Amino acid sequence: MDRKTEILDSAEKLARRHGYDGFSYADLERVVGIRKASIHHHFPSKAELAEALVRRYTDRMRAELSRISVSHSSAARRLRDYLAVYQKALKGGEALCLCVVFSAGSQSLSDPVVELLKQYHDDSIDWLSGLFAQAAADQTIANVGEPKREAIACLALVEGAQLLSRASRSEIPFEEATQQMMARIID
Amino acid sequence: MDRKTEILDSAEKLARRHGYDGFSYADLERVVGIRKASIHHHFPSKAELAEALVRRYTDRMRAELSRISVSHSSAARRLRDYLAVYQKALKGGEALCLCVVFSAGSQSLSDPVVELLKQYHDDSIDWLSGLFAQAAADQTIANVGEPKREAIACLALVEGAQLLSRASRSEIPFEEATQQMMARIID
DNA sequence: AGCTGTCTACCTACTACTTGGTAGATGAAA
DNA sequence: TTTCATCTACCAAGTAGTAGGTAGACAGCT
Repeated sequence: MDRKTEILDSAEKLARRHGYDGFSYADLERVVGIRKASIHHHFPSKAELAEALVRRYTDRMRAELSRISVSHSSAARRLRDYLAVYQKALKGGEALCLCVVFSAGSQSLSDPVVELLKQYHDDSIDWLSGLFAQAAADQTIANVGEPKREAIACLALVEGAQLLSRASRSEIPFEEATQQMMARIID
Repeated sequence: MDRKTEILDSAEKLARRHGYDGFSYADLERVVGIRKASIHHHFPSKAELAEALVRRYTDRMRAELSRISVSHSSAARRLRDYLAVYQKALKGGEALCLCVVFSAGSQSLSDPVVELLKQYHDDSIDWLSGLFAQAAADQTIANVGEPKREAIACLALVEGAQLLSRASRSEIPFEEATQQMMARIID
């Protein structure tokens, strides 16, 4: 694995536990094992590091969403997989979705990063809108309302559920919150 | 207004915009107008300040919840008021609920504060559980599931909706996410 | 083969500034 | 006279970021 990837991996891990303001180049120096200045060589500023981080994260999420689209055809199964992705990322309340933690502390982020964050949310909402539109057709989810509104509500539920799990350092609240969504699955 | 309250007000404003790691005693010095050392006189450590902040916030929320319970008798109207409280606090995506921002960055918080955060969530869940139990009886909300699960899902929805609004600096996502909840109101 | 320039990854050592927090003095009010 | 809120002046540690240098790899050229 090359250095840049290694730095991004470590930074992502730190960011998802401590937030953007909660990790420093000095922290990275410790976990990556090369000097702070060398990390600046790869990512000249913290803003650029954050940008690379969110860009990579968004790309990975997009890939994950199309993987789900390809591997399941019913809306219900896609939704189940979607929720599972977030639950797995949660690590029992230790870590949060990178975009959740960056959204919460977004005042200290640079404009391009804020823009990428919006992009992430828009991607998710578009994909989920498609899912709920399909659900209205294939009837595998109960009481489907207007797809885009369903999508936004679903994303909000998932992000909020992470926060609850984080606050109590346990994945139980996430599970309980999403059970409410899962209960609507018919198939 | 006394100094302590003035400091808490300013700190709360800063914290809800920038997070716990995102404001300093120096920032407070600027907005309160007295020296950093004098603020330390009132709140010796940042941990104690955070504790006072969350304690006051939780108390206010508790008062708000009982105000709602007293002023409305139907579950639907109580829910409407509950959502309105959060929407008002949002200030168009500028600020977040103090406990949302503290939950997201909770790694840097002291144990007592983490405990208070849990208390805040438990309070909300208890109150909402009561609301949904009542809804099952008075039939003013559609498709009510198990009350506690509904409560957790509702809290997650509201907290996540704030995050979405924050990311896009607009209250529209909050409105759209909660419309999904409001659509279930019958009365 | 030997030489030369460029590039990359890394280093030590630093800067300018911010962080939370403290010591000790002053003045006013009780 | 004691208590309190405030001040100035400081501290050690941490912040992002820079300056300038070193060692090795990989050209292209003679």
